[in-house]
Amino acid sequence: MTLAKAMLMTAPAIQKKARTTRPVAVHEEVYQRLRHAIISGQFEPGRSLSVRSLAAEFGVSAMPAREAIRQLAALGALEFTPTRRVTIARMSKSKLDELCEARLALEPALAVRALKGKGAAREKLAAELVRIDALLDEAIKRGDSADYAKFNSEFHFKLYEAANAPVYLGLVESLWLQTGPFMRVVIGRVGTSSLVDQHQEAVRAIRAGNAVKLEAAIRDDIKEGMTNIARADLS
Amino acid sequence: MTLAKAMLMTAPAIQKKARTTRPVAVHEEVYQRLRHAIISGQFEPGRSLSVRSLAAEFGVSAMPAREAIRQLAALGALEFTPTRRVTIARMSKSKLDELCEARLALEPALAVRALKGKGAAREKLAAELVRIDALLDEAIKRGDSADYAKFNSEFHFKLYEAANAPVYLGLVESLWLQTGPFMRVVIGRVGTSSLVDQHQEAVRAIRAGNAVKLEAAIRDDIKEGMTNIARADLS
DNA sequence: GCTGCAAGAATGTGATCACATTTACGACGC
DNA sequence: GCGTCGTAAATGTGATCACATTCTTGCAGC
Repeated sequence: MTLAKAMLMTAPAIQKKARTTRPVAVHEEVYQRLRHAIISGQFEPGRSLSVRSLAAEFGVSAMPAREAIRQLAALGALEFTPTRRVTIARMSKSKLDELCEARLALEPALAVRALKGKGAAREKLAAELVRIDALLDEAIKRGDSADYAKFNSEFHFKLYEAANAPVYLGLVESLWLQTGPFMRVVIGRVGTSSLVDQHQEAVRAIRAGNAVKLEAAIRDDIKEGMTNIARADLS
Repeated sequence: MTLAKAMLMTAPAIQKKARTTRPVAVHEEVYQRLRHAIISGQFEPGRSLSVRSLAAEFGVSAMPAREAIRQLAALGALEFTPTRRVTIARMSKSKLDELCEARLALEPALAVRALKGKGAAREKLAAELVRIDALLDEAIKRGDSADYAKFNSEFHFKLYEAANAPVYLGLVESLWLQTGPFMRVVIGRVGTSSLVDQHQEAVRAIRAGNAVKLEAAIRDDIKEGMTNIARADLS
């Protein structure tokens, strides 16, 4: 059993019927769990998945697994082989180049939209980001790659969700889903200790309501992250 | 029967089993037809759809229709209401703003990637674009809104596919799927005769291998298209 | 005309099944 | 060890069904 499979299996089987309020659809929960696992780098590029293996792991029928797979494929996180097998998206240098460029085009612009709120909302956001960043720093110290990836994506998505820009957010989610397997390779090769980020600079810019500085922090953060991926030598 | 439904119904029921080479999956064909209809503005924002109505229209079972719906929802073209009904994505001024900004961020950069080929490939692309643009101009003269939308999207996607940048292309496809229903409102209100574009400038820039001019043409094309949408008064 | 209610129809969802194709594995021969 | 073949298992796919929830429509009362 692989690490990725073990991590998925630590979650209990999905509760199917709550009967109190409207339950989250099973396929949505399968999607969210898979999304998280992919963004966190729990799957290596090219790894095979199947409808039935996912259904078994999550303790559900094939239908919700199919729907989750279809969604993730639409977002570029999963690919169908020419013989119709499902795999985690594969990586290449050209794809990394595209992901980097597209992220640089979208994420700073998205982030500054989070500055439109009042000072109190910005301060609340900043405090939340500081909390997440502290957990991230601890994960780095422990060399805990799973928590590193978890809190890094939480930091970014907390900020991007605060921007209240659903079109942008959908695009960025797709980019992160495609980048996740790259991150798995990075962390496997360089560990967590050499990973740097610009989260503190971002928090400072948010507190100051400074769009130019926030864009710069996000841009630098992306560049550094992508440099790590490129350095890990994909071939 | 609405216009949109009639247009879908003019297509024959999907051929299910070719038996010669590997058939295109039924769900993929449903997806492609729906994608085209949405990008072409054949559905008004907020229009209800259902798995069974689509299945009936395409002459297939519910499964391929479900999968197509799931894919399109992941790309933002369809939405689920709080009571789990499926609708075409609704529009708003804020969403239009986001779409415009994201398109400006991505499409010029994508287009210039198509200039990386050799001169012969660029000339071939330019010739193909000229052919499509001629069909587009005829559609404008005839006031044929369906052909207008069809050839306009064909022009753009022919260019963007030539860029050989699948990550970018997936993002842009999502943006066009979300913009399509806006275009339906525009064409309904202002007709085709006042629609202008920068396609000839784009073709000139492609022939010259001039990235700066191509970016500018695409940028201006997007701005003009989006100005039309804004002018059509969404509220 | 408006409101509330009941009944029937419509709907998304999850389960299950069968089919065509692909993959995995063991046996055999070189 | 490698290649080939046959068999069984795995896989994505489309079909069908049933269930819980929502929507629509007709009717009655005010």
